[in-house]
Amino acid sequence: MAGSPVMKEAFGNFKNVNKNVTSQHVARLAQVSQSAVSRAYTPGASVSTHTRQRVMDAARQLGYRPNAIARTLITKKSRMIAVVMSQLDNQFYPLVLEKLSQRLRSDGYHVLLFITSRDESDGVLAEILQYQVDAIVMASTVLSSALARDCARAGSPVILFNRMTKRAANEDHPPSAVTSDNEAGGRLAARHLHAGGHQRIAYIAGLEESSTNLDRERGFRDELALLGSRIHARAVGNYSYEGAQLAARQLFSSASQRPDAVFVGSDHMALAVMDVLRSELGLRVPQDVSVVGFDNVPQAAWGAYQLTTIEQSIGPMIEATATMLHALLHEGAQPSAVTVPCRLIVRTSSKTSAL
Amino acid sequence: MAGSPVMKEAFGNFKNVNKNVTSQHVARLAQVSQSAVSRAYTPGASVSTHTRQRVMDAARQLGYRPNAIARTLITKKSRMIAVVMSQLDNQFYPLVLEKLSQRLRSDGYHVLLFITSRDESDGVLAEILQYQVDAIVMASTVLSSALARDCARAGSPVILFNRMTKRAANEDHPPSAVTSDNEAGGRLAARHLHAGGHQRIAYIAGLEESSTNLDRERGFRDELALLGSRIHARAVGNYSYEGAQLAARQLFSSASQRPDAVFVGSDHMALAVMDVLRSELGLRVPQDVSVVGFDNVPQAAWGAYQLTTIEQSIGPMIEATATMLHALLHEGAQPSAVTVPCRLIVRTSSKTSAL
DNA sequence: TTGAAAGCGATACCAC
DNA sequence: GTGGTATCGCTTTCAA
Repeated sequence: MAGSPVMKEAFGNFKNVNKNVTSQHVARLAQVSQSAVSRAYTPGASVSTHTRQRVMDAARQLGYRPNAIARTLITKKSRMIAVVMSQLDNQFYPLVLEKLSQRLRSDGYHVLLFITSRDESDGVLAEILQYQVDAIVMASTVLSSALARDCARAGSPVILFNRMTKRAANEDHPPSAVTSDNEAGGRLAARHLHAGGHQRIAYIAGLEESSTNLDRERGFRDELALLGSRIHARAVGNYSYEGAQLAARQLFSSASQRPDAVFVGSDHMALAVMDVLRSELGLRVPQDVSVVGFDNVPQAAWGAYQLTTIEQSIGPMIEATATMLHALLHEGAQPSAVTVPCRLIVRTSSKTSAL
Repeated sequence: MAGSPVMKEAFGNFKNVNKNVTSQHVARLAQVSQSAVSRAYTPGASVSTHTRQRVMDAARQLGYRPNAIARTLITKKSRMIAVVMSQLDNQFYPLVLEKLSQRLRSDGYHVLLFITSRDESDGVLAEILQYQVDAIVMASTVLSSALARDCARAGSPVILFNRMTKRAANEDHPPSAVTSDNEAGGRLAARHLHAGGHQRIAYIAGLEESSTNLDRERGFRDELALLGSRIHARAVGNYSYEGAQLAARQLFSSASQRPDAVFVGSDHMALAVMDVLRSELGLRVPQDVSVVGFDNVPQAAWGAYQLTTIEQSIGPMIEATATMLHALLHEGAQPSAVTVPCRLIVRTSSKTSAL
């Protein structure tokens, strides 16, 4: 079979059956035009079942696969989505990456991944745009809305995931964004800790300038005020493990005015805080100090801790992203912002309960 | 400036400055040939500094970026590497992904990411090959060496990361692989636990068929035998958190023959085991039971636990991967296997010490 | 339904 | 050093 005259004609002198097989080769072997091969691989195209069959048979024999790059060049749709992330040590993000990549794949998209060391996003954008990605999802990265506009002009609309741009007053067209209702989450944390009868409630901030931190803190602060309480002490952890350790040491250093509760800007930091409280200060959580985190890290992350957290709903966030992508790419929709609710839950090693 | 005659000529009626700017447009504005534009962007090319300057100026004015897709079509080098992973909840892998992506980027490559639910790798390969990636790195996925050969034929050599194919006896050309010396790691664990005076040493396996598990267990078993000891009990965790919880419950259910030490096939599983021991059985680690894990998860993962582990050196593994990639792509090297040493370390919340 | 031919946006080879 | 031209592998008119 491999040495038949037809195969020979299709192949010429090539040795490696799979290498560089083009629609041209398939067309020759199937005795149809190259256009026919293209149509055979195009879902809605006008081909007789007969020719399609011939094409597919020939393709199988030759090990042919359509070249997505060539297709991209002409259709101007790469079916690649750039995903920009940093801080993969925060377990929330690998989880998001996993779900997002699966969702996109089921929609026929592929993920071009960029891990950045925070705020070097500008440099990375240039590289991204060269690859003609259909869209850009930015998680855990800040981006000016001016830059987002540039990307959209270059043909790659931007969706901010779990981030918002700073709203400049004169901002007419903010980029698309999917976020949790971080402010409501902050309020939830405030009510929970206040209801627990705590007197000295501390806050450990994430990145000062990030929208997530601003919103969470605002909700927390405002709700405490409403309840006649206030933030007793405050430190900054910058969303990093090490930063949170430092912040915890700082807040709990003076035994006299030691907080009896702390709202931490992310689960990732909350784990660091609980680690310090337990290992260095001999304090028990939640008996001696109540700790509330934020995000949605998997069980493997909190392990032996009892973790009270404001949970972001990853499922709905991914869903919203996919929907938004579709609207942007196939319906010419304008950028928009979607907000997903949070809820407070208590997790222990053996059970998880929503409150 | 934007309305100058030259700009007009270069642009025609386009409104969006950045959209669809090609080397053609730049050439016209710079009053040079399109070839010149191409050369201006090609590092070693033969261009006078004068023309290069003209080109770059024009490019900046138009917001031009070379189209990587078009370049790929003709050079047959996409500068994209497909990375296939599963199980991102095991913190070892996000860490690998982060380091790998950074290393590749500094070499001018980009990562096309595929998250698979284990062993559906066959389906994903078809998609990968359509994108003409320069190579494929497979981590946490099994792959037959036949498939690896197919990929190589299709122009995308495969590197297995932290995995080996089953060596069939008749296998002439195994695919490239970067692994730790898992067998030596197993031996280290055996010596450590034996030296600790433990009598009833258990083993919790990862995926039964995986090379990592086979090698780790073989080293562990053989070294114990050499020391006049043996595996007292064994269960399978399949490298998953839930699997390891079950395995732990199973091994520690009967109070009479309860193990006093356990070697767990991965840190990820070890965390699950310690969680069960502590929360469900009220046992302390390492006072009541010694636990040894394997891999290299970041501090945020083990938090409050004292984790004794056989550490895989991610840095050298990434380095080996990058080197191998270079050899494969630019020096026509044959597939080869590299093995990196492991070491036993003890990690506590406040310190990390190598033994 | 089908095939021929014109691109998509770059690189490579060729004379000059 | 420079510009013209063929080409990469495909999709897309446009006639037939």
